[in-house]
Amino acid sequence: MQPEISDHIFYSFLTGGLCASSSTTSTTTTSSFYPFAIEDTVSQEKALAAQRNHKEAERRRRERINSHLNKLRKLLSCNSKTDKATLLAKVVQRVKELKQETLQITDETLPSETDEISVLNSEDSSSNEDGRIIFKVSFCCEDRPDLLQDLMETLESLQMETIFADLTTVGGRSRNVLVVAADKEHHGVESVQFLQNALKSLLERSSKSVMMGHGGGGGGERLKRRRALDHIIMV
Amino acid sequence: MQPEISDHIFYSFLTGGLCASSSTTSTTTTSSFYPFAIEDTVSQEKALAAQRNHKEAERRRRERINSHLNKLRKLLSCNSKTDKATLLAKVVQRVKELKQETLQITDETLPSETDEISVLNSEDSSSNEDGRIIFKVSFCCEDRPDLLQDLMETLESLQMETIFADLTTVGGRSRNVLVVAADKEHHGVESVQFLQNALKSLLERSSKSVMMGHGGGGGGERLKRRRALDHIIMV
DNA sequence: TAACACACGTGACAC
DNA sequence: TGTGTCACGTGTGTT
Repeated sequence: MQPEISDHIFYSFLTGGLCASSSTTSTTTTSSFYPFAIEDTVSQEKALAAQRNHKEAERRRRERINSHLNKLRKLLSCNSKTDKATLLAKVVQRVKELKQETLQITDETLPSETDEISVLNSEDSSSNEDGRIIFKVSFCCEDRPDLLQDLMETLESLQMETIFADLTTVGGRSRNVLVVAADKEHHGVESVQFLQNALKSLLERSSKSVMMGHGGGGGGERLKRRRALDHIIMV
Repeated sequence: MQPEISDHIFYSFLTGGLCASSSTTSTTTTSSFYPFAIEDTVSQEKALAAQRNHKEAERRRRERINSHLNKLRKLLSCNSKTDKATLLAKVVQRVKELKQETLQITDETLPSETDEISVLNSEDSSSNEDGRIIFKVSFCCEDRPDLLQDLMETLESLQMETIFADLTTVGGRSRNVLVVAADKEHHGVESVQFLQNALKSLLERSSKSVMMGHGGGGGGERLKRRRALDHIIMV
């Protein structure tokens, strides 16, 4: 290792601080006592030009990378003095977040192919303080025009208040996520059963029902699902 | 420039290929003719250790950066041989895409505070070929329980078929985007007016209507909008 | 060979 | 003070 470096340095010294490629080292050591032989001058010039190109190419490469890093800084609204490493860490995090976010919207909110019902007692402790029980309701079923109305009537008959509702229907299937509140006067934890049963009958009505009237003008083939969303939020 | 490098190289040669910091250069040049004076040996060792630390710190820094870059490679499912620069370019693009995507979902689909109606003749030429005119309808208004039903009845009375619907209601306001098709037998381009008028009366009914019954159990204050979505898609 | 990309060690600067 | 970050030039491998 050391002799290589010594050679290298010696040659560098002769060429005025710029290193030639190590492959020419032998030639150089020979010619170093007969400096500026014509062939060597030519090859030195070539090598010099090569090093120069190399240097500039590397500079351009650095600039390219840094320019992209600066773009990322702007996109994440980071200070221009943010560390390269921490910047990249933030970028990784951001990409993960955004990926999951869009995935959640496109996938989790889309209805499943099979009918499903899920009623959960909300574990949010803060919502249990005000004398109400919070349930999170979620179900998938075949869509029909009066599903929403039926659902509301069902909840009303159970004396439950809809705090939040997320109803997604695509390609004839519907996914419904609701957060409902029930007075502790009328309801206990066992009301989960009431809800489940009510939803079950709702789904049964759904599966027997016909599909939305305006859906199939022409052929009978089922329309392909579109990757688009349609929302109703109630708060 | 050149003399600096020469000094640098000279010292490098003395220290066996490892460079000391330039601040010690003067000391070194003086001591180089009286090698290994005790104080200098000590300071050399210190400098050497410093350089060593520096070297390793830099190595760790590089590793940190590269590890993040590799994470990004995985997140974008890029080949491990993908260029740093092009990788970062892809990351920039991806972040932009995802940002816009979520922005579109969260903002564009959210209802505006003011009532709005927009009816456009779809410029999609392919949809005009099959003897039907395609309209893109979009409006924002105050939400009410029977808005959806009214909307459907309105479109039915106009003999228009809903190809796609995106209904978003949040915080008591509703945004509705629909793509409707009309037979050329019954409709022309001027039907845009019919649609607009029908929607106008729909909105007027909406603004006079009461808000959804189950919304305000406790205080009268308007519930803050939640950043969540609720969809109904019809195809 | 030439062009390109990468890791490395180093000097400089900041806190 | 040292500890961390950056840009640079260079050696080396790959295409």
